[in-house]
Amino acid sequence: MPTCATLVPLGNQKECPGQGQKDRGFFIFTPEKEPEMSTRASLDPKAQEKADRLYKIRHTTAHVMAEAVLRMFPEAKIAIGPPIDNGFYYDFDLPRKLTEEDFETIEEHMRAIIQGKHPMTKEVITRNQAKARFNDQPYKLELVDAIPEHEEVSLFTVDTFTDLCRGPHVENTKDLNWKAFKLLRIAGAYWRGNSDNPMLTRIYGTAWEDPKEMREYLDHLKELEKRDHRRLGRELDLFHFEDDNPGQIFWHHNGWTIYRLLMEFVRESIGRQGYQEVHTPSVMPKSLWDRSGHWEKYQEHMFVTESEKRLFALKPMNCPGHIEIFRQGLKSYRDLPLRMAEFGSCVRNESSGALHGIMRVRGFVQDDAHIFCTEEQISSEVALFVELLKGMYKDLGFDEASIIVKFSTRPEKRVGDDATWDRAEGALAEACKQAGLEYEIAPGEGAFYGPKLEFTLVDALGREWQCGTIQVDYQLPSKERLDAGYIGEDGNRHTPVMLHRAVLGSLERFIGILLEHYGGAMPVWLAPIQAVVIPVAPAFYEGAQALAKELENEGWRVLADLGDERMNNKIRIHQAQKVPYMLVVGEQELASRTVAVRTRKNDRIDGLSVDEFKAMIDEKIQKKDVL
RNA sequence: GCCAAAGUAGCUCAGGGGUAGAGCAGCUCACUCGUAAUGAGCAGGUCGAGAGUUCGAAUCUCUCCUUUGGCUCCA
Repeated sequence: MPTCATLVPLGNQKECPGQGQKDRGFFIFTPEKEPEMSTRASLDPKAQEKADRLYKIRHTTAHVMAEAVLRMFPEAKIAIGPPIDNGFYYDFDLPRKLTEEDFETIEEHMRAIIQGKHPMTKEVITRNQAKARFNDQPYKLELVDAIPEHEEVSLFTVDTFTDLCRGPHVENTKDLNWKAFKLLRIAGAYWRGNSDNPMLTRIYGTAWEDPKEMREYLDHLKELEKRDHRRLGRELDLFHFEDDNPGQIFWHHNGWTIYRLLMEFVRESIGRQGYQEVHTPSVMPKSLWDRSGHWEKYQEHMFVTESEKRLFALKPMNCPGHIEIFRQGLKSYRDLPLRMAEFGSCVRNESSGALHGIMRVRGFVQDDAHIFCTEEQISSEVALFVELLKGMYKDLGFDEASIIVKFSTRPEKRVGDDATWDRAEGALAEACKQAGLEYEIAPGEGAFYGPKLEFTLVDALGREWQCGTIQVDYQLPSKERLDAGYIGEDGNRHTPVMLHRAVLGSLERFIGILLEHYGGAMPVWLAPIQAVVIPVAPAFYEGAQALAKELENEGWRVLADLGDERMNNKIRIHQAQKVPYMLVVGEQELASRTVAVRTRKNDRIDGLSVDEFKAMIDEKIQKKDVL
């Protein structure tokens, strides 16, 4: 089964002026290739050429679609239309609502345009000429103004449609295949990605060199659905949601087993770095949130409650609680760095449209910790954290190439003065330098109290999810806020810097990522059920049960399947349940204390002694092997 | 929250103004059965919720809820 792919270097994405800044390098599905989860590895020259061709095809197809839409709605206002992963989109301001029933008409127009074999011509003009050309296109006028002074202003024309565009494009629509594109969906998108701006109608499409490729891509998408964590959650009996309680997860035994194992893994890992673990209340008074700044900056995301005329809120973050603990007793510089961890249960009132399976929910648990330290200790603490994160991600199956690191700078909505932000951002940048960490800048994406590093992983469909993070905070511990003080070497009172950090981010989201990464076939150490003992016939049920019991007593998660089904069906069922090992036992095995091992990958090892099997999976678990 | 689509049995889906169907799963019974489905029988749904149109609504209309794909926001 082909999964995803490789990437075009990041430079390519900015070909179309005004394209949303969030668009990144794009993933290319390559039909012939056997694939892993996406990596950011660079392409070989041949693949690069193909990527460039597809880029042009998709870009030009976006223009062709724009012309088709203008044929239907001559009064439409056009915005932007870049190529993206596997396709393209174009944003329009239309006189009426569009539905998917309109696709047929648009596609017909597009096919006609492509078959017209029109050349794609480029002209370079001045800014004023451009403004005159687009005087009835307000979005284009804005884009002209946004083009930096030193860059040329160019137009591309295909057939009757001229667009402000940097290119590149195919030379002629005969380079497009009229059977190898398809409009996929309609979505609203805010002009320039800003929710204060009007919402435009975005049409997404896919385009390829030939129809076979497109077919393979569409089939591939269907395959990917099998890795969807929501589907796996149901099929493997991991968790569920209730319609009247959106964004709140009900963990079933299997799912909770993974959850518990992951928590234990976190405990062991951070324990080695000298963290202490604490637990703070879920309900905290408004007075605290007032002081922390959350009431002012974060209230819309908080569930608020009342008791005897006093307001409280369910905690959306754990930081204030940790400061409360830090404040107990007098702290000395000798106590720093103090690393305080909590499996912090957070509740956030996320907007309904943002919810997504277990990846984005309203109730979740962070593997949170706050490091109270001096300014001088920031870089060594960041370095230590990066080391911890990389090690843990590696154990969980994510190598460095699959982690995207972003440096998020000060947002508009923030607390603290600019001088302090300068220091915080500077300290974090310096720490990255010392840790040898490469990152991309995400301007304005920081937390309201400080800049952050984000460690992002990718799901089955190539969507990015922030998981780990470390954030530098001079604000919350300050005297004006929550007032965490310590006595320094000089005998005076000082304010520590607080580093907010999480490795997995939220257990929920990380499990979602893990499920999609492994397609539900969890590594043996994380599998809810590690082995099922299958007797070949009812006569061996007792022996099978005894073996399962023995393994269970020794700490493995093992079941015996004593149902009415025949052995063949049991194998099928447990394989579908992604159980790593099936132990088939009959007369021969029971007599000789051996097992016939069958793995979920269909490998078979017959005549393995029970002790050999134990040693084998013990080793796999120790080494955190997949199978 | 915004734009688009969807919601029929536990799951996947068919049907469609006269009051609901399949496969799988479930339950019961039978079968001494060696590496991806043993057979037979039974049971399962106020067709997401509410209102309206109609002699009659699961089917048409409206409102709401949830979910999916995007946008915004975020662990």
